[in-house]
Formats: sequence, C-alpha cells, structure tokens
Amino acid sequence: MDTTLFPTDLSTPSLLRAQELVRQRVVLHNDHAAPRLIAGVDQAFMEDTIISGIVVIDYESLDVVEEVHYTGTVEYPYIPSFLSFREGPAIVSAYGKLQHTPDILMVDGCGINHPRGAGLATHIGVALDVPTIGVAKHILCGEGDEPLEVGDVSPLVFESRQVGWLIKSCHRCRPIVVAPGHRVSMDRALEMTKHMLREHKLPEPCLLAHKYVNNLKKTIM
DNA sequence: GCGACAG
DNA sequence: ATCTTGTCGC
Repeated sequence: MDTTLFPTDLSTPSLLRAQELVRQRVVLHNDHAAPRLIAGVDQAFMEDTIISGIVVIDYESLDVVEEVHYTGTVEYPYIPSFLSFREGPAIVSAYGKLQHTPDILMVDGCGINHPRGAGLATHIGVALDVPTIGVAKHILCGEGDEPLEVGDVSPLVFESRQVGWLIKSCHRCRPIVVAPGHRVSMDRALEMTKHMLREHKLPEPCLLAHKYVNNLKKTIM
C-alpha cells in the first residue's frame, strides 16, 4: 500500500496533497477480465471505535465466500470531501486480512464523483491498487435528472463531464449514486452494479457488508 | 455572508 | 454515521 496517500500529517494542506496524488493516479478504464469474486465494504461506529467489514461473494451465485473485519480507533472527524482519512485506514487494515482477492470492491461512498476526484472508493482503489466502484446514498457533488422508474438510470454530471450514474433501484427510494472508483470504466461500473441489485436499495455486496458490521457491533455491545 | 455537504 | 417510537407494508 502506498502510505503517502494516508499521510501521518493530518493538516488540510497535507490531505489535499494526498488527494491530488490519488487524482493523478486513478485509472478509468477496465484492465481486468470478467469478475468472479466481488466484495463489499462498510463501516460502523461506536464512539471513537470504527469497525470495517468486508464480505466477498461469488459474482454469479452471490454465495458468501469470505468475511473479515478490523476494529480500530478513529483519528479523524467526518468532514465532507475528506471521508477517506476517517474511514480509509480501517478499510485498508480489513482488506489486509482477506484470504481471497476480489476482482472488484464496492465501497460505500463516492468514487470520482468528488470535488477533487478523490472519493473514498477511488482513494482506496489507488492505495490498494484494486478495482473499485463507489456506491453512495446521496450526492456529494454533481447534478443529474432524477430517474423515476425502477431500473431507470441517468448520468451524474459535474463540471461539464459525467462522473457517475443515478440509479432508481427500488420503489419509494431515492436513487443510489454509482461511480467508477479505480480501474473500472463508467459503463462497467453501471453494468456490474445493476448485476448486483436484487430486492433492495443497495447492491448485494454493500447490503451484506452493512449487515455484517452492524451485527458485529451488536455483538460487541 | 449563506447554503450545501459521501459517511 | 448515530440517536430513536411508532407505523405502514409485504
């Protein structure tokens, strides 16, 4: 892992420098074959404790292949557009425990649809050199027509260029925001996400990871 | 100055 | 994200 992307110096100038490196290194085209294993990662908090959990499933059957988690201490607050420095380190630690190597990792948060092109999914992807897709429940930046019917999709545009998609994944739900993180094209990010959508608002990897960390949290409490 | 603002 | 009761719907 490239540690310069998660500097010890947490001053804003230092973090902006790290994000600039992420933006310079992000790859926005597919460089891998058809996926066989796909993973989802999510975090839960308990005061100053963060739990990061990753669930790996089979791309076609959706069977769970592996689950790992990491528990640590939060050392940076939540500041919009700087989420990577709050949740990123824990994700990197959890990822290091995996026995399987997923072909793609779905992260709860932004990808390139970020003010400086360095959302959590993109940051993690570049740092670990792994293909990632960002899946968020709300828009951080950019605009797009609201998809109305389940299955409908519309481009998310920021600074005159497409940075992601808005997907109406279920009835009575706000559309989810999907974007390439790293080493995945705009079209493939959409295609893979739609493949993982079932009866819920979130794609299966994200939903399973969310349930996983929340169950761990209940166990600890 | 005011409002917006992933998790 | 987290806190937090009841309530509507499958």
